[in-house]
Amino acid sequence: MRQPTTSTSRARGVDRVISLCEQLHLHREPMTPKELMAATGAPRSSVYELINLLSEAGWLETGSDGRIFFGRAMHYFGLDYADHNDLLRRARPVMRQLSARFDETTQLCMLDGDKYTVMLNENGARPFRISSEVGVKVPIPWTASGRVLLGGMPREAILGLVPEADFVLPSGEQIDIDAFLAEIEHTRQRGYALTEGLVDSFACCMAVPIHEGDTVARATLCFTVGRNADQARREALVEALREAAATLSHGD
Amino acid sequence: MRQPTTSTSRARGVDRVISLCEQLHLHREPMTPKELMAATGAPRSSVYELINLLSEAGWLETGSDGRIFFGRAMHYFGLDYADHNDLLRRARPVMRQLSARFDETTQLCMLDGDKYTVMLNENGARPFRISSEVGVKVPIPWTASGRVLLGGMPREAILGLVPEADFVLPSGEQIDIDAFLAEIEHTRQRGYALTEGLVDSFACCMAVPIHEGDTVARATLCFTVGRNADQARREALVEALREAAATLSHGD
DNA sequence: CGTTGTCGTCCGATATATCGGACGGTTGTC
DNA sequence: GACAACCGTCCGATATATCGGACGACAACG
Repeated sequence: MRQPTTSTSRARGVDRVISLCEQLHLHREPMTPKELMAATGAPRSSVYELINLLSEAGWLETGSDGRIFFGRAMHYFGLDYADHNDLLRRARPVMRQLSARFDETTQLCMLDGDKYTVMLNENGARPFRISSEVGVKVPIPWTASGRVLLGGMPREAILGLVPEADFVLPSGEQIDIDAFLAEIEHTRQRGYALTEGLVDSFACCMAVPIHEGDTVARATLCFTVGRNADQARREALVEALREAAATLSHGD
Repeated sequence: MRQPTTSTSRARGVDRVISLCEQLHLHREPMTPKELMAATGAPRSSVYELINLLSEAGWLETGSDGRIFFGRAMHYFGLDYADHNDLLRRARPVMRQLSARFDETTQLCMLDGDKYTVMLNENGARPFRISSEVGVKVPIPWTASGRVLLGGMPREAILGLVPEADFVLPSGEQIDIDAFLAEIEHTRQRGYALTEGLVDSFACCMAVPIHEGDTVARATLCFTVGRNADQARREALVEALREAAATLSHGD
């Protein structure tokens, strides 16, 4: 996940901390010290020492079953981040309102490396909702949001950014690159993206850009609704998204 | 903040990471590298290297003004924590509902070391609301929650836990220890705590315990309302808190 | 009940990360 | 335009953190 930029072995101590936390994040479940050893490749004694140090600082906690997971400190830090990020802070109430109004799941997504990432998620109350957890990363071509963000980007840049493998859907189906590029352009002109049954065959996703400055979309706002939503409803949803995005754009 | 338990100088690299993040958290504002040097006491080159490493991993981000703050990764980690903590996960919707129903600020607090800490905060919509940010730590004797949690704890344990200095209110007023102990006992028998004008002379705070097992309160749920709330309203609020706490108790 | 496997802690030699200081770039001042 | 102050990067000697392995505790098992 991280470039071997400078050198692989400069500041190993720090790397250890980072990779341990990344592993915990990837597994999304508390892990035993053993699993952490295997996952990080660090020797046993180092892992234990690290766990102790980080636990002492509240970065990690040991559950009653002996498994390790993130601790309170991470909660604080994460909230610090969310509070200081202008866009996230302002977006939350707007999204909450959108979700409540239409009773659908709203998400704010940003590009992180070569993947799309869910940064905020507000669930609608309906029982069979479609939603994904904050922090989930998805290949760009799988998402409506991806089509929005890539708008206006030259063909070469897109091909350079998106890994080959990401053009294959979970179903195994291959996304045609030229069709994808055409869709992006269409999306840009229309101002919003609409995808149906891409990742999930029953889902339909609408995304609009949130602009920073006047040039690039910094983030996208999207509804994910059942595929059965009729035309009128879709139009209403898109319109609401546009309005919301307009109030959030031009942020700082 | 951290005990000098084992030895002050074992694993300095890790300590650096920890103290840098703690400083960022304490300042609650993005910091320049210079400020970080001063705050952590680390030499210039070390701070820069650390910043680079952590930035590469997404733990830190550099704003347009060159200031450093937490990055996306922290957001993910923090949410992982909140998602995996049964109590927090279940509490959020309950609190949201409470806040909406009474239009007051609800908080879930837990003990962290010798301080009370706000773990979740749901604001009511009223304009002059009383609320504090998640992560804020408050001396135990200043809070209604503190009176709840200490219920049943022997005198010695309480005096051992609470630092001398924490019995002095921000106003400078000294809290009488015996009266405080009596209040704790009263609180325990009554099942809820009620404080008026302790930290803030206009605030009135109500707290009830959330039990784990059947013995200790693991957390408290509280309303913080204006002091002018009348008796009937207070009773209604406390009753709602009790109900909510009952559904959250006995969690796992 | 001896044996074997797993777990967490501890420790010293050695591989290695750290920090002082030098360097080149930029900005502000007289 | 010369000078000073500051910024971020880079690098090598050396102070120091790391990891292999030993240790005791505990549990499982034949």
